Amino acid sequence: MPELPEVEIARRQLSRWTAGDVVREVRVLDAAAIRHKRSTMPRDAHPDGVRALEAAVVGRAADEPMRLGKRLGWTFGEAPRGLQLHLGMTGQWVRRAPADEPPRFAKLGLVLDGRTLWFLDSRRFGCVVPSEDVPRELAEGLGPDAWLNPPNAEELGYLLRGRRPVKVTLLDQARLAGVGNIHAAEALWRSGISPERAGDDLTPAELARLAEELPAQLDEAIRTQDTDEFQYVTQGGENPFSVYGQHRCPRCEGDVAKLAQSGRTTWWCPSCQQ
DNA sequence: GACAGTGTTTAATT
DNA sequence: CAATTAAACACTGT
Repeated sequence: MPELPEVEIARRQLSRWTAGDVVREVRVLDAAAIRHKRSTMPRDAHPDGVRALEAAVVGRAADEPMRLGKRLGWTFGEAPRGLQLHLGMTGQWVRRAPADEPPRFAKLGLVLDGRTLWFLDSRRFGCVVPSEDVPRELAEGLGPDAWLNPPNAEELGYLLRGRRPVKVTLLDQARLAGVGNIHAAEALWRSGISPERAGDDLTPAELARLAEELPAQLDEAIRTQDTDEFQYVTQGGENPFSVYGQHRCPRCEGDVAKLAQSGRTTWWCPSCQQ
């Protein structure tokens, strides 16, 4: 369920779990998880995926994984060659002992000394893409990273320009990279802005609030979710969000409403968000 | 059984 | 033509 915070946490985990060590071999359980381009579709499987993956990683030391928006990139001692990693809707990476059975939904594994890193993905929208120029392909078509390079009020006004509802534009990765359905709703709630407002109609004061609250929302999510064992935020436990998936607004106690916006559900508090 | 779902790409429409 | 919306993708959980 990755948005920017979950992808950043995955990046940190891969970094910790590899610590610059050498990949000894790969295990490929579903070759369609290796794609020749960024794609959500198994039909875009790399024609020679296993060999391309092995050529990229086997016998090589892992560099620090990089992230832009919701995309991960990984090079292995011969940058800019390496892999793009895409989690899609349900992708995740876990660490297991080498002798362990592959976890449920395991697509492929990177075997290092003393541990194997598995890519799991029940829904198969995620993938690994062998790439000749990881940094360039990672940045292709993306706006600035919403957490690493947060826009100021004025820049945000430009990024959200147009008649489209602000919530919809926030999800446009070409304008701003990393914001997804949950954190867009949460940031608008924190800012007291209705998701239906057109970007062009936001006042300087509202833009200033949103420019503050959006990175704050992402930062909080990273800090509260960055534990050693990866967990999707909706997986077990209570709903940690203020409006997403909630019935009652924690600020005014009023009813939370749902709205359909370009095919996605927007959760919001009509009384707190004007 | 029907339906919604944290995402992205491509096709269709405005 | 650029901007925007809808559909498709594949599968699980409710």
